Amino acid sequence: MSARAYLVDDDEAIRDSLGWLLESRGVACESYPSAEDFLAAWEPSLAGCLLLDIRMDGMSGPELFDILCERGSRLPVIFLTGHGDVPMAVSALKKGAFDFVEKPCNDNELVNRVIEALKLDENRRAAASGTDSVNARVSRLTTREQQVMELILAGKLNKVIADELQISMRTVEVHRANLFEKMGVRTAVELAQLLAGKR
Amino acid sequence: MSARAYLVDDDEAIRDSLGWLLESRGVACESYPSAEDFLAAWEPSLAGCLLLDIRMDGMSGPELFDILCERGSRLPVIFLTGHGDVPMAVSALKKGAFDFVEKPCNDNELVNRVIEALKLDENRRAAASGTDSVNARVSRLTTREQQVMELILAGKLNKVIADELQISMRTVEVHRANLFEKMGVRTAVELAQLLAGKR
DNA sequence: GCCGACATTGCGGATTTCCACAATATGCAC
DNA sequence: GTGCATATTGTGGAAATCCGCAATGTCGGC
Repeated sequence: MSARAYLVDDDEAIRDSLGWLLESRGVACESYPSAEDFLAAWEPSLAGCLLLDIRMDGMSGPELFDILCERGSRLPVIFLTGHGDVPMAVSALKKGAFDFVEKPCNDNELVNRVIEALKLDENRRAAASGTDSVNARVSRLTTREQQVMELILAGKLNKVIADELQISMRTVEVHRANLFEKMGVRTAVELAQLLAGKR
Repeated sequence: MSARAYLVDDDEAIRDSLGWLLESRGVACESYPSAEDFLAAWEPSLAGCLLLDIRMDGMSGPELFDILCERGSRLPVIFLTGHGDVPMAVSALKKGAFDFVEKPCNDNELVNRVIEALKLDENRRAAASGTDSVNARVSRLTTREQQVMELILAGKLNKVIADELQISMRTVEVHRANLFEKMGVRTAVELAQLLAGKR
């Protein structure tokens, strides 16, 4: 499933016109007539951005946004509204919405926002993939190896680690070498930088 | 200069009433009748938050905000406005404003926002002080010591560092020991973690 | 029961780091 | 010129790390 703009609006005319507008500018687009429909189709791996109408039959845009946030969605959300409401805009943006646009709006401007949002999502995913890769490697470490790694990151000498874990220094050396191998680093410094901030 | 709420509004009645409100809730407050006046008094070390009217004679609130941002201000800003304007609210929040409140507003709510903003600023400063402390220590390092530190952080062995800097290994050892001393660390791993992300 | 993954340990040598003691050279400030 | 900060190098030994080779023991799955 490649990145695209997900358009959620209960007004078919808007779905069609916005969908056409986006497609004409080269932005892949997928439309849903209700928040419930989108929520049913949503999964964490969805990439792209979400164009969300505020007022809809059934679940409202902000309600859907809240639920997605709770479920860990990082999809950038652009709210669309027909009637300016400052508190609502403030609330949405403070919760992390990407943008809040009043209809009718400048089409060109809206497409630009969508493209910005898509780019943001792409960058986020690129950054996250690095972290994921590191986490994956850490999870492949043995229990003992993880323990040793913790102590290495605490800046302790092998002899101290051996002491604290009640094992011989030689064993620590083995675990150390193995975990370096698995983590793909050659020195403790590289290890520290690889895990910097990622926990 | 301790943390306080800086109130900028060209309406004396509002300055007085908001000032009184904040003081009565234990929030120190300082008022300015214009953006220009505040800008003249501003300095990077000011701690607290800024309550900023949108529409004023002379420089507007958003204009002042932009200038402060350019000058590196991290002061949380709460915008106050009498006439709801969604695009302006969106613009302000996307630029990093802390909040955007319509007048008249619930006094209690406003004070709570101010207190939140003050807390945010305090937390930011606490986090930054650690970074500053590290930066200060780095700046006390000799040119050579900084060069050696870079190579240590690149995970290189003393012999390699000696080679790259075209000096003897012994000299590298000296610089290494000195910079560890100055940075207050005992191992290369501690050094790596101290500087993790801070550059 | 056999096999593979994991944990453990020892030996011995190569390599590296850590450090005290000692010394030379340069550049800048007073 | 004297003094201080910085940079440089050497000797030599103690401590720590790095690593190949070899081996034992446990545990869980097939």
